[in-house]
Amino acid sequence: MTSIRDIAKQAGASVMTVSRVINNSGYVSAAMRARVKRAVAALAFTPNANARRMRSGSSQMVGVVLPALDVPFFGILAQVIEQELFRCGLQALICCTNESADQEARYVSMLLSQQVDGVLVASVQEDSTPYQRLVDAKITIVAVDRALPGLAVQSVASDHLAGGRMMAEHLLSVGHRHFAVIGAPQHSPPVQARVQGATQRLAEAGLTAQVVLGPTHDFDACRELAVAVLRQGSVANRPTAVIGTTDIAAIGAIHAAIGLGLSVPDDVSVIGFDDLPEARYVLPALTTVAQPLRQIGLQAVTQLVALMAGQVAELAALPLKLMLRDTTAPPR
Amino acid sequence: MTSIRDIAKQAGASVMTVSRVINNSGYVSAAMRARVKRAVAALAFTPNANARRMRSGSSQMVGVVLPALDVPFFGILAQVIEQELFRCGLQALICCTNESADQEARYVSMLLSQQVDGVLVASVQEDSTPYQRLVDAKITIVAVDRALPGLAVQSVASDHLAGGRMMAEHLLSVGHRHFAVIGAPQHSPPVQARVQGATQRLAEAGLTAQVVLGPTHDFDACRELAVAVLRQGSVANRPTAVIGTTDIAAIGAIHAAIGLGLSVPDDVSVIGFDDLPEARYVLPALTTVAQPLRQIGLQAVTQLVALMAGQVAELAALPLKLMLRDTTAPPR
DNA sequence: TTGTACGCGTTATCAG
DNA sequence: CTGATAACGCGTACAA
Repeated sequence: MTSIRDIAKQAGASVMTVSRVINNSGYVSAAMRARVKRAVAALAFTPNANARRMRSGSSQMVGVVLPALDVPFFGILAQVIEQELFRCGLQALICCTNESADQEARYVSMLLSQQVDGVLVASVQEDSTPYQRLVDAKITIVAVDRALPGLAVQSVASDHLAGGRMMAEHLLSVGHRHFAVIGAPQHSPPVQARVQGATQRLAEAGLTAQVVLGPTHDFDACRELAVAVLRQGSVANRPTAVIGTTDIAAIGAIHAAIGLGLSVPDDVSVIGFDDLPEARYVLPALTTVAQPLRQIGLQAVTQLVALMAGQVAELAALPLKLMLRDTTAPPR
Repeated sequence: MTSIRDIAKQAGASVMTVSRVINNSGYVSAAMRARVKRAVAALAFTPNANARRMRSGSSQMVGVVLPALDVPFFGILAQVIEQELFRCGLQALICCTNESADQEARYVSMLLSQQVDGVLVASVQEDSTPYQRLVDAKITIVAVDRALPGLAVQSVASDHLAGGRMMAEHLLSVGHRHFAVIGAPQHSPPVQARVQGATQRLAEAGLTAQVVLGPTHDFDACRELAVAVLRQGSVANRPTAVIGTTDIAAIGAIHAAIGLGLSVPDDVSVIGFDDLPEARYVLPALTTVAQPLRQIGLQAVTQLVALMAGQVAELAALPLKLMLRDTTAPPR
């Protein structure tokens, strides 16, 4: 590795002068500056970030803890966050917990080792005690997509409860009276909040819904859940409207209905939540409640950066929006 | 920050002893070991990774350069790679280039600064000169999903040419004679290879295809491309089979056909490539050629780790597989 | 088995 | 304007 000392030797200057040139700090004569720059180019010198961190105490690194990258929702979030951090000169350390508490704890240790300056967390765990360690180490934390229960930490997230209400509201306004709520993962607080919002709104209309939540959030699992719900009983008590807790769950429900020979939306209406690109891949295209995912990522970074600078950012509201497409219609 | 010296003081030992306990190296009496461990726990000590790197020269960090995380293909790849690296005790630095040559160059500089021990690259650029700098710095590189043209670097990727041939082969075997190839992004070498494979196979059957590639790889753009192709001319010269260069392109083609009042697969057969989860979201479900994406990620890490240890891994072949679903049928 | 001293690459401070 | 020196936290020769 070519170091700042090699440059100093090559340019006939002291290491301090070289450092000044590299960091554009202090006074250096034009001639000297040019000589140093030439040496830097000649030896293809790149400053050693480790040594810098060692000296400065600040790592310019931010941990980004997510349940996964292979599901579209978190992939999009990760992309936005990574890009925005990089734009701010910060290095993202992306960590996929796989929804395992064990991995989550190991990642926290790793982030501590790495001396990260801040952490962005979208955890799906009930238990946020692992993150207490970060708080103890005085590391700035911002929660994304959901709060960290029990920790006094800023969070940037949609109003999932309101989202649940919106889903119910729309189906109610179309005329439905028989509901099922289907989704996963059942331990996810945002999912729970949406379920609560939906059932709350239905209760206000004097109605109840059959709620079926599964442990794993993938297409097949959600489809199975929906099949079980739609196949049961007589036509009279079969739900005419299915509220998916996410778009993937809703897409599973559409497949379940069509697989059972039912028509969507004529026999069964379906609504989702998120408005991922996937919502438009299904046919009929999924009616869903959109949350501003990219804006959430951006705001989370903005807030984190502000907090790291000892300030607090004022953030705009995060609006939800009904995306009317082809899977909801009045019941027959 | 609590350092190794604080532990030494607390435990009444020397820093050396503490270091030995932490790294399980050398001889330490059981009693002393216990005392040190207690101190480590009491002070919530975490070794400083920066200082470690500084001493050892090895950073245990690996750069992972991808075009994006918000498209399912790369999200899955990133997830697998990150998990496997973490399992190997390596820290992934995930970099999204957004397909911008400029960002790619900046990321390379950053990786050099960070003193990464290795780099995994899935670039969509034609030009791999930025990576020359990594080679010059003797950093181990493994290319994923496609080779880095002009650089003598190991690569782990499917045989995209063979994949293109498989797509054509299947449609040919079903009886089609009028083909279109639709997809994006046109500058992507894997996409180009699939197109070449498909046209090659068709040429062997004495046929040609209309090839339409666009610059941006998203659902809407691909759908537009397909609409243009399917709407044109008379029924007689409208293609009866569409080869999508990716699943997303194929899904766009399905929507285009149905939007034009055509039936899939009766009027138009469609085949894709990748076998992403999304292939099953469309209705009818997409027939596609699956590539073993997770295995590719695993092998790439395996090869990188081997290379970093001065060895070369023998890797299993990466089989492609036709996933017969509901979008291909004989022409009317 | 345990302790001391040095160096890794940078940069802040202070002296020249 | 430029240079010498110390310090960041850890690992490792070497000494005890």
